[in-house]
Amino acid sequence: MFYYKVAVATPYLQFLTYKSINDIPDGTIVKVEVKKRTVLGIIYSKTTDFDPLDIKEILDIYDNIRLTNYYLTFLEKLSNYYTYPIGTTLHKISPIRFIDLDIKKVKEPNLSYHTVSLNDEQQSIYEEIAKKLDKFYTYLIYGVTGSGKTEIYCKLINDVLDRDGQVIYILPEITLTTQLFHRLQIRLKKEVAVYHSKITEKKRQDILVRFNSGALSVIIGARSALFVPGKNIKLIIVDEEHDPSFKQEDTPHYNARDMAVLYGKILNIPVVLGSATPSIESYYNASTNKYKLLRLNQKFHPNTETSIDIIDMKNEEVIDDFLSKKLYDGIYERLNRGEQTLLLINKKGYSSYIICRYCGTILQCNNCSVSMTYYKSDKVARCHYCGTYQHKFRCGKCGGEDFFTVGTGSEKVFELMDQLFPGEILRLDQDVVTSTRRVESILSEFGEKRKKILVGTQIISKGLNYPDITLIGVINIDNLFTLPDFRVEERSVQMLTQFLGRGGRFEKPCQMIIQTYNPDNPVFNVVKTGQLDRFYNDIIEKRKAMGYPPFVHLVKILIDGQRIDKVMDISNKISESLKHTLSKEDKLLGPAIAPISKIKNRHRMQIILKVKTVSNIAKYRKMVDDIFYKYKHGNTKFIFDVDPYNFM
DNA sequence: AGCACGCCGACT
DNA sequence: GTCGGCGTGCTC
Ligand SMILES: [Zn+2]
Ligand SMILES: [Zn+2]
Repeated sequence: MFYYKVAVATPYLQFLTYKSINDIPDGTIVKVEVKKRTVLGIIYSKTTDFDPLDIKEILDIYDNIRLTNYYLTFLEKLSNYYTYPIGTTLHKISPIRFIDLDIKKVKEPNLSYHTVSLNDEQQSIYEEIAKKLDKFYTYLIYGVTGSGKTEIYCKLINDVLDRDGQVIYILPEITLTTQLFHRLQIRLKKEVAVYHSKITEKKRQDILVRFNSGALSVIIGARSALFVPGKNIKLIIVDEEHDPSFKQEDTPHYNARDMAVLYGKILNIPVVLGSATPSIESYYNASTNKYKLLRLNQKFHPNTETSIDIIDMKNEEVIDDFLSKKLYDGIYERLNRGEQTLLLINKKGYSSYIICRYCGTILQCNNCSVSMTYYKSDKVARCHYCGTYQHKFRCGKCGGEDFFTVGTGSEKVFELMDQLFPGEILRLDQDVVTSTRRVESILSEFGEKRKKILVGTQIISKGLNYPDITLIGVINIDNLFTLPDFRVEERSVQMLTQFLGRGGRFEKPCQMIIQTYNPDNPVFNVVKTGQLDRFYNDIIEKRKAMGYPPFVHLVKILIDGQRIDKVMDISNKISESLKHTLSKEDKLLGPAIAPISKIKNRHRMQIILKVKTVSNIAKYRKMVDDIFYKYKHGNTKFIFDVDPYNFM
């Protein structure tokens, strides 16, 4: 009889011990029983260290997939870093939880590809990375939009393919993967597969098996693609590495960009990060030579320059309260020339506030401490946090039933634009994005110039690549600056610079118009002058002085529950005991009521830790677990988020 | 997570 | 007297 240390795909569980008469290799996927349920698990190793009682048999062995030791180490280190048990990690993120016994082969496509030629700058970056393809190093390619990062990636991928290596290439959003697929497949020697959470079950199974056997060599996808177990992975690419979408907001709260670097280290292979607007963390790592900084300064079409106008909406002639005459004229002009316009607004729905005409009270969600958003087409008020909606509005304070709305969302912008320029408008935001096919059809309608104006939220600031966009308009993003987040300036600059990059990609000159009520906000000047390096260095100095990342690790502990007194009580208990054991170099902030104090009738408090030494994080986690267990009440819960991105 | 155990209200 | 509600505990 053999005994095995097994990771099971069940939340909260550490490794368990199972037995079998078979000699099973490490990395095998097995079926085991946990509390009368059968679940999948991974054989980590044989073991002799166990309690001989109550050890169950391994029920089944799956031999169509074998995980490498690198992969096992990766999952284990990820779990340790984010302080979640291996069972939680498996259950939440490893695709082995989907594995099916009987898998049919999908037919392989016929491929033809053409080589790309690189300019001198691209060539030297390519050579720098290509000469050390067989060891771990993190590269940061910092290249303006349209400087041709993708061509460098393609040449590197082809080099890896020549040596029978595999490549994982991740992007922050599913929408971007389809667009990239078409660009990549024509340049690569082998088949490219798209992997993310929305692909069909059949495709998923096929990719899992073929990438694992080595029959498939290139995967592009969103976060989750990083966890497709390979056979001989030799290169990881993280494009748009600055993007906060790489952070998974759900347990175990990992950041796929950081995990890509960890995985590369374990595999001893190069990791290539790319961005036109690197994250402060990566930029800093490059400045200390932890990463190798590689700059691309030349645009592929060097004659294009985008002019930027900041419009002060307080003193400007307007067509409507959110549309200046200048922006209107700009759109009109473009339309006459048959050119295209992008319009960015960072709110969904029609308007963000519904206000009582009698007493001025803002309509709030009954379950959450947020205001309801008005959707005109459906004539409802909706809460973005719990999804509930109200058809009939009644003021909670005076009982009044007469309301007016304030604030501008994408639906309202669409409505006005459609009146001004009938039949020329498309809208793209989270409410419209119900499926990847829907997004594709909107984008192709725009790409084929059947409509010339695209109104949307943040999604339209990423990745769009169309030659006839000559006007980039920002309707309003002012509310971004008020977020309680130490990254606001960084994120605003990144977002605006990325949005700016949607235009001037080919020969035609482009103009950006930014409407704002805060024209003096330094962020606009940074975008206008394009002096990112100076801005980055200023931010780094500030972070250093204030003790924020990349100089410390933040940990967010959010406690929530239905009874506010219990939530406060437990928060205080946790905070007190942490304070007692906190190492001298570390700090605790809070506990404080979270900026959104209630969601789905659960009151929320948070504690922020600033931690210097990574190994201390696990100690603090253990302490939180202990205290919470001791004082927990009813449905009160907590989340422990290492390197948080969301402070709401 | 999800299943078992256990202790209170309402129903044959 | 027992059926089932879901609050708490535990998983090799
Ligand atoms: Zn709500
Ligand atoms: Zn009222």
